[in-house]
Amino acid sequence: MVTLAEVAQHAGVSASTVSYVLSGKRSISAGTRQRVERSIQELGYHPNAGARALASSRSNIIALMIPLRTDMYMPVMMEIAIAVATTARAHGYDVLLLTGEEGPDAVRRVTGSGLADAMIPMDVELDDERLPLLRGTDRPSVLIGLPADTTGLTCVDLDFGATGALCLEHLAKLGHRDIAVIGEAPGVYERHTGFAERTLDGLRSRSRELGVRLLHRPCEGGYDAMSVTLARIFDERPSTTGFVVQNESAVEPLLALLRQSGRAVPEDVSVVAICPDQLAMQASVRLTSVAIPAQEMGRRAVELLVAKLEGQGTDEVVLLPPELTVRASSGPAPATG
Amino acid sequence: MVTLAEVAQHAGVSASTVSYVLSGKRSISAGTRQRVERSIQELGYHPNAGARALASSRSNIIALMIPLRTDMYMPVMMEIAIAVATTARAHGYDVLLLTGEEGPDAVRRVTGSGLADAMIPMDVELDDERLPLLRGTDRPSVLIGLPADTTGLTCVDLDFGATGALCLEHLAKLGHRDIAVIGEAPGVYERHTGFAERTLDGLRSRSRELGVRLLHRPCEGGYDAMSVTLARIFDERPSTTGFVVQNESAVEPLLALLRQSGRAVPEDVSVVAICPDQLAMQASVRLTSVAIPAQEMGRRAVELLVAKLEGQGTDEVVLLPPELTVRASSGPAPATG
DNA sequence: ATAGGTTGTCGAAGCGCTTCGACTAGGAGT
DNA sequence: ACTCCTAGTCGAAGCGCTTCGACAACCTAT
Repeated sequence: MVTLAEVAQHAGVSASTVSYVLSGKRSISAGTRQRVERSIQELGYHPNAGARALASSRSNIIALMIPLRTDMYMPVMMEIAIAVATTARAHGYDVLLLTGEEGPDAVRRVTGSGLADAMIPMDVELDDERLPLLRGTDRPSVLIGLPADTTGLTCVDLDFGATGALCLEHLAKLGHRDIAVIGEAPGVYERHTGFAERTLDGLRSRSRELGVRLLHRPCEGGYDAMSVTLARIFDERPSTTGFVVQNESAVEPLLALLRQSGRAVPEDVSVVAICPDQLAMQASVRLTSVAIPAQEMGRRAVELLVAKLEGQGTDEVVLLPPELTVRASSGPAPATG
Repeated sequence: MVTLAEVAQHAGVSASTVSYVLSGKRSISAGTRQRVERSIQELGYHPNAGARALASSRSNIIALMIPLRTDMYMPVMMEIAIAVATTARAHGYDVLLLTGEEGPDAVRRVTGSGLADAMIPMDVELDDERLPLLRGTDRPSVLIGLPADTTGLTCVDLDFGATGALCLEHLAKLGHRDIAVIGEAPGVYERHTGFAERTLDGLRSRSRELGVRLLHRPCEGGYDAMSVTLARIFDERPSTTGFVVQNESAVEPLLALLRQSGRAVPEDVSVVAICPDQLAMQASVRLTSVAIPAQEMGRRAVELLVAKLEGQGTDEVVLLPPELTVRASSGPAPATG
């Protein structure tokens, strides 16, 4: 294992000079810099992470806390994680992967040990246990998701309120007057995950404004659950012609069951989904949808965090504006007979 | 930030004693141990990760290298990653998340800097660029996936050869004589990812033994690609009654298209999938399938790695035996008319 | 010429921990 | 009574780096 001292000796300079070449914190003459850089190359030197962390009290590591739960749609989490890792590397940081298993203790451990310089908690609940700890530490953090009280916190999320409103508007403009919302599994609402409730708020308030009737039904994924849910919806509101789906594993079942019950999409009923673009495009009917900007969320979170680590960041809530893409699953409401 | 020295002073012992209480590497009297432990509790002490890494040249971090590609099925990757993180924590290790972006340099950087004690490369290609580096370092590693040459390496993977054989056997026993294999996207085969080819080998060799005709077609996911592929298959082999699918995003399209073309599952054609159980159970027809044991793979990889780190491990290839679960998508071949 | 700045480099201290050797006390064996 | 071990503790060295203050060399403005 090559050390700084060896590089220094090889280049004929002192250790501190090599350090300054590496960090750029003091000016170094061009000649010296080149000699040092050549020595680094030739010896294949890599600074020792532990020593660096100890001396500088910066680990250059960001902790990403992902949920353990499997009822959250995994591909979105994965996409965010990859975007976080990639963006972090671009800024010279590595990413530590923490699962929800440890709970709030993970925050204590990581900040206490100096393992990570900063944190990105995902899957934030409205009244998350980690919030007091995050507020009480000097390590910066950026949440992905929105808790109830954001004072003193920096958050990134899709603007789910606007998303709900946007979906409803789209269907209302097409003439739909009875709209059903297929939501996430009941557990998601019980846990008070912010995004599900905020979507609903957006849908509801806009529906009131536009005089549209709304029926909300949480739904577990899969065919059986969807079948029951759908039957109930048509039972209760036979005039339903519009659907907003916010549950990835209910999308395909919904389409299949509509088909099966003789309702054509988009001729008889329209469907708007809130889901990753890939899923919207691979579904059996190309879905009009609002995309979950997973990559964007991961990227922005890291950028905000890096700004904070460099002392220029400030607490703010970044809500990404939703974008609705019209595809083949939505069309004018059928003429009322 | 509380330090070892402060704990020592608080407990009225020397720093080294506290260190030995923490590591258990020397015997400590019960009284002293308790006093030290109480001080640790009261002061809320967490050992500094950098200092520890520097002094012991062990970071207690495992690097997990995940692929950037999006054509691999994300949920499986995610499930593995979570299992790795959870198991690692149970053994006192943290997990560093590395993406494929850096390529082989990531291996150099991590080993060179002592950032991680060991590595788990995922999505291993048959002739992976990282292999020489892994063989040439003294940091242990466990691959998830199987390269062409495994000498000097430890690997964990599903036994895809046996998986192929098992699928074929199941359909053959049911009387199917013409079987089509819907494979991964062509890119996966071009990249020489081991698992796809090994599955095919297993299918082919068993088909020869059992006198079954096999037709293999790679397929991009989604409805359009599947539609074209399916038409070609029935065109070339109208007598096809059995399908083996190894492509998560082709599963639902296949079922829909079969339905659409008037073929009932399992009455007219049988389908066996190689995919995560969740997907098999949520599909529009509950699929007879061989599960991808993602959690098991992640867990085993970490356990092998920890054994190696403790000096008791040995190079070996662990192939998890496939398990076929019969569900509603496979049945006796229709009587030939 | 002289005071005052720059610029480039070095030496040394110290980050918080692990670990080795040394030391003390008490118990076992003779 | 005397040696020999073992268990329990301590002091000090050192892991590889960053960073501060010092200093020499040179430039610039008086």
